[in-house]
Amino acid sequence: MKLSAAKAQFISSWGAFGTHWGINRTMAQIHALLLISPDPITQDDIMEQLSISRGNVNMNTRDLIDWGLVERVLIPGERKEFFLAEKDIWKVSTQIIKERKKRELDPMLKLLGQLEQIEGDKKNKEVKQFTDTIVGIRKFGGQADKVLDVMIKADESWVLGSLLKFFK
Amino acid sequence: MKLSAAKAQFISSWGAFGTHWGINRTMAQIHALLLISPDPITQDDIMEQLSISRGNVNMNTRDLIDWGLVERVLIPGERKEFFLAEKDIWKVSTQIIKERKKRELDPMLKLLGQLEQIEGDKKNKEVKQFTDTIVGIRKFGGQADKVLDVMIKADESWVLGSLLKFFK
DNA sequence: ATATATTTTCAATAAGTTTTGAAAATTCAA
DNA sequence: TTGAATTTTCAAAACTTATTGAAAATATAT
Repeated sequence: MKLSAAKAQFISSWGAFGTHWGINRTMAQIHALLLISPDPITQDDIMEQLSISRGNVNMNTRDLIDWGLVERVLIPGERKEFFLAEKDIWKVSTQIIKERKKRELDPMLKLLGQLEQIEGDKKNKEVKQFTDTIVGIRKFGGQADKVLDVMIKADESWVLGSLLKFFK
Repeated sequence: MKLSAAKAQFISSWGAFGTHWGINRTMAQIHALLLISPDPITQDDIMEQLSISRGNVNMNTRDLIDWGLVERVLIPGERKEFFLAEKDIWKVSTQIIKERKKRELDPMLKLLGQLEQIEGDKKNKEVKQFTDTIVGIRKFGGQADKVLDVMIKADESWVLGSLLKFFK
């Protein structure tokens, strides 16, 4: 397979993959393009390579920066801004985990904590099932939270190595 | 907080949470409703409690069944079909992990394997970055794959207990 | 068999999300 | 400053996905 075909395939699949994870297709495609670009590239490069509008590139690169996956770089003598992606996949993953934990898991756990105390007879079947479900999810989420925190702080080789040894 | 308010809050939040994970809002809301229902409930119960159409309920309950999260139950003497959700959150999670692995991770790893061998000069910067990126993602994904496999097969108390001890 | 209850399907429609592109804002060199 | 280059914004349009509801299919009781 030629590089150009492989690139197109990767960008397209990574975009489709992203949509299953609550990330919009274009943001994932721009990320894919940046991941395989050895040097920083400009808005115009992205527009051209993905055939999308300037506004779209601007909006999605900003989101990638908010997620901590991409940075703006200034190249001396160049007027335009350049974009560069973090290439270390372990760092990319922990960054995504960190952000999603903050945006999704933490608020959910907070809510579940509030829903745990409800008025009413604890012997009532409805009340009991509701409380049991909420407590179950909260406990599970709390444990996931701890595991993710350790992963975020840990170094790749340590965590993956240990986990694999542990699970073997 | 009253049970009715807490239920509404949980269903609504669980629906919003689902959308961040590639699950549609209504499917997640039906799942939430079933999780807190002590006994099996009918299509009509779901329609009424969530104010949605019959077709919508039918489509989404079918998806929940495909995902292995909900089952149809027949109640002797009753004409209608009833739906019942798996209540054990550990089982729910491993079931979801199993399905998503099958639907998303496995195909992605297969594709990455194919993209690894491309024609061209390995000293070329573009070729090198492309290959490095693909190999990096594939290795990472492969390890995640192994860890998930073990989790899926493992027994709840054993894994969670051990993990917590391990990470404490 | 027939009538009735129930579930399923799917085309049309509604709702939600993403993209565009042109105008406004900003940056920077001369 | 001024003006050209560049980036940002955002309302409108395009596209995508979810929902409805009524007709068709299926199941069950008499």
